[in-house]
Order: sequence, then C-alpha cells, then structure tokens
Amino acid sequence: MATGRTHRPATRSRGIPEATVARLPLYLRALTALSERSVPTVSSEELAAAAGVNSAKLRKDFSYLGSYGTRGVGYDVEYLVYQISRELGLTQDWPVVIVGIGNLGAALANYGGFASRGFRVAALIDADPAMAGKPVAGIAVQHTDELEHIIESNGVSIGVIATPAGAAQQVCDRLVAAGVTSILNFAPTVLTVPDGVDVRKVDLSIELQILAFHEQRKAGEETPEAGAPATSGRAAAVAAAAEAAAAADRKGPDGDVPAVMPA
Amino acid sequence: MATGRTHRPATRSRGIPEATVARLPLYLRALTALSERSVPTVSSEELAAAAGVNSAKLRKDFSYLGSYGTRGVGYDVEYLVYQISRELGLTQDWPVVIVGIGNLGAALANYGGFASRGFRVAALIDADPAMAGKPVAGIAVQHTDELEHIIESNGVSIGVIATPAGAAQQVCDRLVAAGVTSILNFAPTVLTVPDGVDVRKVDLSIELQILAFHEQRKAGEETPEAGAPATSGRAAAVAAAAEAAAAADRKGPDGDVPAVMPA
DNA sequence: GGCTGTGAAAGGCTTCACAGCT
DNA sequence: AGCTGTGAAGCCTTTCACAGCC
Repeated sequence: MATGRTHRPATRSRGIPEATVARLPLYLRALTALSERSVPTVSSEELAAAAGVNSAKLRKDFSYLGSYGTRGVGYDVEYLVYQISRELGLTQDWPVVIVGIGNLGAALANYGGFASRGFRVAALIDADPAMAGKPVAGIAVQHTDELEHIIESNGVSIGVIATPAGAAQQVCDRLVAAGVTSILNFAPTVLTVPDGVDVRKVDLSIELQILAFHEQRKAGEETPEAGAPATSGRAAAVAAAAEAAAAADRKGPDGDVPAVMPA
Repeated sequence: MATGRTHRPATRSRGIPEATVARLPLYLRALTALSERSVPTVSSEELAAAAGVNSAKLRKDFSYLGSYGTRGVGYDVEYLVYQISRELGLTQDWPVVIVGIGNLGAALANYGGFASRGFRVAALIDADPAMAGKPVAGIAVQHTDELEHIIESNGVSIGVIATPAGAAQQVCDRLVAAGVTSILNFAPTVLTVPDGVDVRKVDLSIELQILAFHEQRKAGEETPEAGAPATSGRAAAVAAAAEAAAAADRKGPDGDVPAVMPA
C-alpha cells in the first residue's frame, strides 16, 4: 500500500482501530455517491460491495462508531454520511500547506479531492525565488522564507511535503517547529519527528515495486523454482541499477529540477 | 498508507508475508543509500533505524528471504541489495503504461523513481485527441485508440491509471483485456477486476482524511468528549459538503478537465 | 423474513527474548 | 562479546455465525 504511519504506536484513539479509521474514507465516498443519487437507505451488503470490502468487516467497523443502522432495514445514507464525516473531523475546515511546487506539488494543488472534503489549500510554498508570485491552481506560490509566518497566521496544522528527498527533513523540521502536527510526505525519505506528530507517507515507486513482486510470481508459476541464491555475477549485475535508484532518490518525487533547495 | 490491495486474499506467495513484501522497498532504499556511500556491512539495528522500522521486525522480515546475514557482524550491503532486488523482481525490466495524462499523469511520467528501478515508461496514453503527439517527459502522448496495440506490442503487464474516476473502470477493463495483470490506480474509484489481476490504489484524499482524524483527536484532548450523536441539524449541515465531495470524485485525480472521456 | 450488531474463533503481524553462530 | 535467526507470546484484524430487533 501506498501508505503507512511512522509514529503513534499503541494509542488507539477512542477505541476505534486504526484499520477501521483507514476504511472510513472509503465508506464515506461510497455513501456520498449514494446520497447524490438520493438513495435513502443501504444494506451492509450493498455498501460493502460499493466500497470494495466484505460486509462483515463493514458491520464490525460501523459497530465501533455506534449503532447507526436499523435491523431488518439497513443504514440511513444521509445519517451515516454525517456520522462518518464527524468522526473523521471533516465537519471542520482544515487549512493545509503544500511545500514543494514541482510537478507533483502542482498536481496536488489542482487535486479536487482535497478542496471538497474540508481541506483548504492555505498556501503553496517553494524554495525557488523564480516561482514566487506565480499562480498555481489559482494560488500564488510563496517563498520558503514565509513558511513560519504562513503556518502561524493561518493556524495550519497539516502540511504536505512534495519536495525532493534531500530537502524533506529540513522542511519537516520547520513545519513542526512552526506548529504543524500532521504531515503527509511524498518525498522518498524516512522523516524523523517528535512525539505527538503524525506522519503518513505516500510512495509512488514502492507501490510499483510491490506490484512487480506479485507480477514476477505470476510469471514464474510454471518454472521449477528459482532455487538458492544465484551468487554468480551479483555485484556487477546490480551496481548500475543501484546507482540509478540512489540518484533518483536524491532528486525527489519529481524527477527533474529540485523545487526546494536545502536551506 | 496510501495504499491497499483489492484482490489476492489468502495467497501468500512463496511464504513471504504481504506485510514483509510491503517493507522490502523501504529496506532497498536504505541499503541503496548505504551502498552509495560504500558502506560494506550494516547491522539490523542501523538498517532498521535508516528504514524507520524496529530491528526485530527487520530481522524477521529478512528471515523469510533466507539467512543472508552473518552473526556477530551484520549484513553485507551489496549482497542484500541484490537479494532484495531479485526478490522484488527488479532485476528485470518492467514496461509500464500511464493512462490519463492530466496533472497527475504528467507528474508520474516525470517521476524519477519509476525509471530507475526497472520500470520503463513504455507509453503515455490519453483520450484527448489534442494531446496526441505532444511530448510529456520526453515521450509523445498517444491516443486511447492505440491502447490495445501498445500493450500487446510492448508486452506491458503493469498499467497506471491516472484518469478521472468516471473513466477508470473502462480503462481498467481495456487494459486487462489487452493483457495487463497489475494495476496501480490513482482514480478515486473501486475497480472490479477478474481473478489473477492485482490492483493497488493510491488515494491522496484518503491519506489526508486519516490525518484529520488523528488531528481532531489531538485537539479535543481536553474537551469533555463529543458525546452521543448530535442529531440536531445534521442533514442540512452535511448536504453541501457531500455534494461538493461527490462532484470532486466525478472529476477525478486532477481537479480540472477530464483527460480521458468515457468511450 | 431480513438485516444489524457482536461474541467467539481463526489468522496474521509484531514484539520479545534468547539460542546459536562468528 | 556481538549480532543474527527464530520459536513463543501477545496483540490486532478479519471472518464466522447467530442472537436480537424490526
């Protein structure tokens, strides 16, 4: 999965399991589609199919929120939409900043799914002085120097990092120092944060690598089995690839010119 | 986790747990960085720190691959890089196609992390005739009509979907019919695929929603507890937000003009 | 009759702690 | 002495199956 936490190990908030929290947005999306089509109620079976999970899991998940269904009938769509939104904290407005306005940062700024669900892009920040003032997705890009000021004056608690890997930790430190307590990290680096700060990461290349693993397995289903370590020309075989990968990691989420330079 | 499987339930390939597979790319990245700095060996403790996991987990993970370490010493960096690369299937070349060249598709095409690890962008495909022939990341965009031909003549088995949600299932069906067996889906939809096809999804807005959940929890740590369902004006309160969210979902990963139209 | 809500069972993942090798 | 490899324990998640309510 494109995903994963970095912190907050045992603290299961208000008794809702982390696995359940991760599925609530899925249910919310499916319910929203039903709501749009003015469907008044839905059964666990139907909703589960729409969300791509099985119905027992869905019912168990909902049971952590409370008893919001009616036996023999199903769930009231509008009511559930509200309950899940409230549980996820989407009934309030969350200002977010996006740091690193390269290809990916721009795509994120343009991403409609943010703006809709209570996430308001409060600012776009980039280290390139040439970017400053340029409008991206209708918002003028601001320089990294303004970072602390932007965070504080907008009360931003969620930051998105879309810088090259080399700049990510420094940006992260500055965000945290300025008051950000949740970070969505697109840079291919492990971020170190103090206690109480949540980090989630999205790593595009990791997802592909996981697919490749399964793909390889499918292809090799008839061949007798790869066998023990083929210790032959291993070092040579991998040297070039390793170097290329390392170089790409240094460059960051966008494969081109760094959008944020180390301060 | 920006992430999640959709299929393949019990089939634990060659005995390597799914959770372990998901971490191998992380280890590989950390090892690649060490390899670059010509570090010859590394202990489980050091490597675990670099990858952001704990050392017991890392040792357990590696134990599924074989006994590649040396007691009292640690792991040979180059050797491990090779073993993990091989296990993930990265020693071979994987041609991938990206369908839907909007903001996000373009960002993906430019993403350096793909090209490096054995993933070669074989083609960029978009439904907009005006895009055809335009170069993105040095590759000329091709029209959707060519999809089947491209897949077959390049032997593509991995496809990336970055279209609006409304087009994703149709694109998926065509990819699968043409021979693709692994799909990375950025569109905010549940894809239905036949047995034997793997789907992984990356959903940008879901990650933010999960962060919002924890963020809300932090903020409300002193307040007495939200209490039972605030059944007051719920329907009205949520109607506008729900509509906005639904509209955004229809539009797709990029918040602007659809890049691929339903056929 | 139909569908939710949930104890209980099963399975998977993580952590512990130490035997075993260098 | 140091560090890996791994059984065993503990925890979390999923699935089952049915009691309980409409």
